[in-house]
Amino acid sequence: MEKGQQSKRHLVNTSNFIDIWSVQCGECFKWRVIPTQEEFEEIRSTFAEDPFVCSKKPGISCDDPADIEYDDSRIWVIDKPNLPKTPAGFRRKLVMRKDFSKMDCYYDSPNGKRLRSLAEVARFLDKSPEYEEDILVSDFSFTLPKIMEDTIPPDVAKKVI
DNA sequence: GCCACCGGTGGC
DNA sequence: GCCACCGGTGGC
Repeated sequence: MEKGQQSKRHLVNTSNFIDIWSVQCGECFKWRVIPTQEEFEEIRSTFAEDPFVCSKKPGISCDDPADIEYDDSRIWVIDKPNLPKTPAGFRRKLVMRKDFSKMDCYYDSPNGKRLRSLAEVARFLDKSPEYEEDILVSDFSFTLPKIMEDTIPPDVAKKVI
């Protein structure tokens, strides 16, 4: 969803993690901040069939000013729609590399094991009958968001080693 | 050319 | 010895 409409995005600040989760209204195109990653993932999981609109946020309508503006005061990264919701007990993490060249995605399992790929997830579930019954590999995705180059400050982007 | 994946390692 | 982080690559 690079076209700037109806896409969901989250943000990073100059640290290496995402600190604001945000979605764009499919009607007025304003950005609405979503308080938690969990809520963001819920919206994202059905975004294609069920686009976000301002009125889904309690007490908010398209008449209200945007929560946040898409500009270079923050670095923005854009998720693909319909990524699976992270299974209960797991945590999905995205880490920005220092040079902003790419992000890394991993899941932390309930017992603290870090999973770095679908292959590792599959092996983990095979060894964990307690999860295998109701958690599938397809509940995980390592698809990375697109880093919006136009929101990276020039002094940072052009940093030479 | 991109990206999912994984090996290596430096710093703790 | 671990693990956060980075580089490289194979497959598409």
